Amino acid sequence: MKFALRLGIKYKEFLIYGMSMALVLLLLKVMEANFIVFNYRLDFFIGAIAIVFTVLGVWLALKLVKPKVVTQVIEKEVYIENQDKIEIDQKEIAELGISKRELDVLNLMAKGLSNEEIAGKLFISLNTVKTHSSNIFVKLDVKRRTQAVEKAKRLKIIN
Amino acid sequence: MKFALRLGIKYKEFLIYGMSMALVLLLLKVMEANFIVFNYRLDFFIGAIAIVFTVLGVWLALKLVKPKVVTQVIEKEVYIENQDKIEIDQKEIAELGISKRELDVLNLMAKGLSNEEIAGKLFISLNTVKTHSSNIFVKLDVKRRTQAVEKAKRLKIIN
DNA sequence: GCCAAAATCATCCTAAAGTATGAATAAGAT
DNA sequence: ATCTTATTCATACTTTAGGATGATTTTGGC
Repeated sequence: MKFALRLGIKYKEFLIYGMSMALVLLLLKVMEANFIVFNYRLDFFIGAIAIVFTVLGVWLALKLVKPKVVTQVIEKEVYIENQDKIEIDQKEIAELGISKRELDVLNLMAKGLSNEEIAGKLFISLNTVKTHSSNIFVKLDVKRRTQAVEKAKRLKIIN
Repeated sequence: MKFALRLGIKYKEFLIYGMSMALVLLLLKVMEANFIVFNYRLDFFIGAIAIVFTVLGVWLALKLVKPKVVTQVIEKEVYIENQDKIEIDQKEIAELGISKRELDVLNLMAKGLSNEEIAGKLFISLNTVKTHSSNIFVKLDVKRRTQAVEKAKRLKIIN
């Protein structure tokens, strides 16, 4: 487990530290001037100084230490429900040499329309639809309309 | 942004701190005994003590304080394209009254198999497949296998 | 304007799909 | 044990799909 522990430059904290130190030293001067210091053992005075500055040091350290940043990447699974919006593979269409009209027929085929219904929708004869569908089967290398639809969806030619 | 800032109990660090403090006070005693201290200004001595214990305090704090942990949660959206794994709507199947065998036929139908091929795969006769498919069409309220496949996929009966 | 590809349509034929009906058997539930 | 439902199969028939072939008409690019 790695963690970065760097000292940041925080002027405010240093300022407070400096002022505290000055205050303590000033206090010392006042005590010295009034001969208060030597009413007690020097040991205790030194000890007090040590404790105060230890506390100050601890405080300073806590203020200055930058927090360890743990980046936790949570993978949120988002299922795509829009099957309608699958992008159509134009390259594949071009490679297979499927024409616009054939694509029209293929799309209506995928919706479950009969050749006669397709003919009605596209204003062409049943024979023409048969010709188109036959060509589609050859180009898709399938034998039936159901296979054609299945393969076309798999190849993202239709949606 | 929450972060935990707790003091851990680390005896080794406290021991080192205590020993350092004892050493400094011992040094002080020795200097005091030899009248070294007062050869210099008390100010400088006190300043030195302050600096030493500040450093000790900082060191102690860094050792004792568990690093502030900032947990940064980044949600990464992972898109899943698995159309195969669309859950099948068992309720719909039950509501439509589609039997297991009919579902078998429907699934193979969706793969583009002919009735004869389905019969071969399921080890039943062509006539049986026709009976099943006819029943499927009635239950799905469609007229052709292509429509059946289209509607079945839409209703998530098959995938 | 010409040419190739795309789109259109027709005819004939076969294969597959779908309908209707009846019936036997297996499996599960009450 | 009985009754219903699912599964199986058959036969006869109709409709639709698909294959093969040929031909005409648009249409877009050079």
